[in-house]
Amino acid sequence: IITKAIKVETYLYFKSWIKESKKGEISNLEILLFLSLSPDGKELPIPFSLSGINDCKRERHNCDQEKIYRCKILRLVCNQGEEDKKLYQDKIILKKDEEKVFTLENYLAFKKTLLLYDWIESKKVKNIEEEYNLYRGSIQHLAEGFSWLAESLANLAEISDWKEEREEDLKKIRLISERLIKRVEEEGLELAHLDIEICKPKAENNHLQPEPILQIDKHRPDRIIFLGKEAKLTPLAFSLVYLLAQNLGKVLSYNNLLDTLWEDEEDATYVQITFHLSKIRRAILTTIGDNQINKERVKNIFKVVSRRGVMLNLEMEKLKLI
DNA sequence: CTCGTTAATCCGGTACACCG
DNA sequence: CGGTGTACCGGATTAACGAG
Repeated sequence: IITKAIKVETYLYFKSWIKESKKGEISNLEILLFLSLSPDGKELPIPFSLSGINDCKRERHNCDQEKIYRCKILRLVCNQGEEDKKLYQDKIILKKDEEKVFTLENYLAFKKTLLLYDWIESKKVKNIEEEYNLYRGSIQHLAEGFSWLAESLANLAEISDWKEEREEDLKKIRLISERLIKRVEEEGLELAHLDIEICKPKAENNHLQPEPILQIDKHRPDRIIFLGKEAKLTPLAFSLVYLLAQNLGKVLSYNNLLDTLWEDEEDATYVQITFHLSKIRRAILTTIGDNQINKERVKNIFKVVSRRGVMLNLEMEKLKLI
């Protein structure tokens, strides 16, 4: 199963931090480091530019790198005057006898922290990729994963008593989650530029009579109306659309969907969801015309967010739920 | 590796013919 | 008429492949 809830260990790790951290004193760097060091954070992969971690030289190299990264984080910490914090005291500022111990785990966690920090500080993607020796596109994956982690943390904090007492801090975490994923969308926008230009005049024409893009009638579970045209759907596919529409703009995890749509099936998998999603998109495309522009458009509306789930990406006014 | 698509297969409902 | 066998159809699921 691809999209999962956070691990129990991560949950406990989050919980204790939520209790321990001090109000109004959390920083972006701290959150990123904290997430990188969580059990789930450690598992989110960064592809190496070179394989062969086992070989001796490489380890040497990593060890040096670890020191470099550690120092870099330390510098940032000192700049922000946060060197007293427990997290840094435990992980970054070492006591003498520990100094020689190198762990790949820490090395990777530091690397992730720094590169994601650069990422949300809006450094150029290309520069980051070069600096950290990464394949093209691998940061996006990592950022999506961490966005999900940050959101999980925020949700946990919310159901503890942060909502009333530490709203600012909560917002801060949510913002990080958003910024981690926003970058991805900004890049996507450039690609979609062509679409927008073509659609623009149309949108203006329709402005007087705002017509919903997607119309769902719960009394007619056999079809949906997309841009005024009927698309036939099977009952299950309809339920999927309906569920997504009820959670407009929210990412629903595959597990979540499986639990509600296939509640009594134990061995349902995410493949079933993607399959039905595919059927939905196909049904819509055959009614509105199957071409590249529509394809992109439909794909963007029934949007799959990598490793997190599916969402209906549509403005409120453009959806009509009857 | 993740996602999307296609083709093959499975499964449940049902229409219809046939028989006691 | 009521029960039963079967052929068939729509929909769901699986497997396998392909793209990125």
